[in-house]
Amino acid sequence: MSDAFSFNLIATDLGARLGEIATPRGVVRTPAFMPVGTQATIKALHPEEVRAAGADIVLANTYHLMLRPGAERIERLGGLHRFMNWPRPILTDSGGFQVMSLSALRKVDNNAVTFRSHLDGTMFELTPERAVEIQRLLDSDIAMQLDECVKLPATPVEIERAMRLSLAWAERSKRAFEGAPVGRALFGIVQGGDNPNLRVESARALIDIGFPGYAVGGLAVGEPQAVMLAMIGEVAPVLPQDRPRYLMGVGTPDDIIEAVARGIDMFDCVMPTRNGRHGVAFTRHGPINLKNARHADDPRPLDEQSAYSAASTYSRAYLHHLVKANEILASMLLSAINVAYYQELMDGIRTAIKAGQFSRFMAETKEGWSRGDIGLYA
RNA sequence: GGAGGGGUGCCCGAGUGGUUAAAGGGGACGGACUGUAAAUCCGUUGGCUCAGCCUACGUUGGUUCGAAUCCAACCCCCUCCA
Repeated sequence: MSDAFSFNLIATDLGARLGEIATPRGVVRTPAFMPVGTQATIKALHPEEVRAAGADIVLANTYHLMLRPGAERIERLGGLHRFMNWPRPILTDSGGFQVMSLSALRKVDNNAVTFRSHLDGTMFELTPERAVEIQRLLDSDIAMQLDECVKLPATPVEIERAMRLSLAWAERSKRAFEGAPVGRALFGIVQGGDNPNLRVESARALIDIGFPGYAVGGLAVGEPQAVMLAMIGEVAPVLPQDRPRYLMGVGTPDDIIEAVARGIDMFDCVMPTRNGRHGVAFTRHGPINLKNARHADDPRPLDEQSAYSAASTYSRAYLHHLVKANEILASMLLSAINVAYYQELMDGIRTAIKAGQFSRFMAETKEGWSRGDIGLYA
C-alpha cells in the first residue's frame, strides 16, 4: 500500500458508487458509514467492537477534544489513534457543527468563531487555521475545514452569508494544511442550505480551490428529507468523479440508501449510538423501540438472521428489561447492535453495487423496513 | 401501661378552611433524537355519556356557605420511656 491518500472508484451502478479510500492507516471501503466518537470514544463501545462490527474509519471532534483533554496533550501522548486505541483511519470534524449546536455559546465573525466552553465557560477562539492545527496535532487522517453549519429553515441572506464565509474559510484551511504529512487529507465542505444555486456555486468554488475529497454539509438540520435529497442531487453531479463525497451527519438508514443512490460515498451519524442509548434498535425490519411494553414477554431476538451475534441471540424481553432497568449493558448492546446494523447495511450496499443490483437491493431493503417487525417470526 | 409522631393519587411525598383531581419526585405508558452540551429531552398518567359531572386525601360522624386541611370516636403504623 502506498503512503498517499487516494480514492479508487471501482464500480458504479446507476448513481451509486463503489470505491476505496486508501490511507496509510488502512483502506476505507465506500460507501462507508463512520461511527461517531466525538470525545475519542464511540460511546458505550470498545474500539475492538467497533472494528468487529465492520467499521473502517471513525469520527472524532476538534471542538470537544480541544476543550478536553486538549489537542497538545493528545499530541504529547502520541496522537489520537494511540490515545483511543483505534489504529485505523480517523476523520475529525472541525467544530463547524458546534457552531450550530452550541449557537447559544458562540459568536461568529469573518475571522473566527469564539466559543464560551460548555464545560467551564472559558472563552476559546477557533479560527480556520487553529481548527486545522488541532486536527494536525491529533494526527487525523481526514481533517475537515472549519465551516459554518446553519440550521434550517434560515433566511436566504443567512444561508448565503454562511456559505460564503465557509468558502473563505475553506481557502484559509487549505493554506493552513500545507505541509501536512503525506497521506493526510483535508476535505472542503459544500454549504448553501436549501438553495440549489448556492449549493452548486459552493461546490464549484471548492473544486477551484481543490481538495482530495468533498463534503456536503448543512443538511439534515431541519429540512424535509426530500429537500436534502434534492440538494444532494444538485451537488453530486458537479463534484469530481475521482474524489470521495461525504454527506456530513447523515443519517437514518433510509437517508443513507437514498444518498448512496445519488452518488454519496461517506456518511457519519450519531443515530446508531445515540438511539441505541435511548432504547431503539435498528434492524432489517425497521427501528424497534425496546422501551415499549409489547416486548416484555417476547423471547425472539431482534433479528434471528443477523450475522451480528448480539442481534441474533439476546431476546427482546431481555433487552427490554435492560432498557427499563437503565442498565449500562442496554446502552452497550444496543449501540453495538446498531453500529453493526449500519455496517451490515453498508456492506449490503457495496455488494449490491458490485453486482449491479443496487436498485433491487434498495427496493428489497426498504420493503424490509416497511414490513415492520410484528409477527415476523410468529 | 406512659409520652409523642403519623396515615394523601401505583409508590414516595408537599399541602393546615375556598383559586385542589391535589405541588414535586419515582414508576408506568407513549413520543422525539441525523458532522453528540444527550445513559438526554418532551408528553400522558382517577372515572365518565368529558368546556360538564361523578368518585377521591385511614374509617365513621360532626362543625362550616365551603373540609385533605377544624372537632370527636374508632382502626392501623412508627419513635421514646417503663
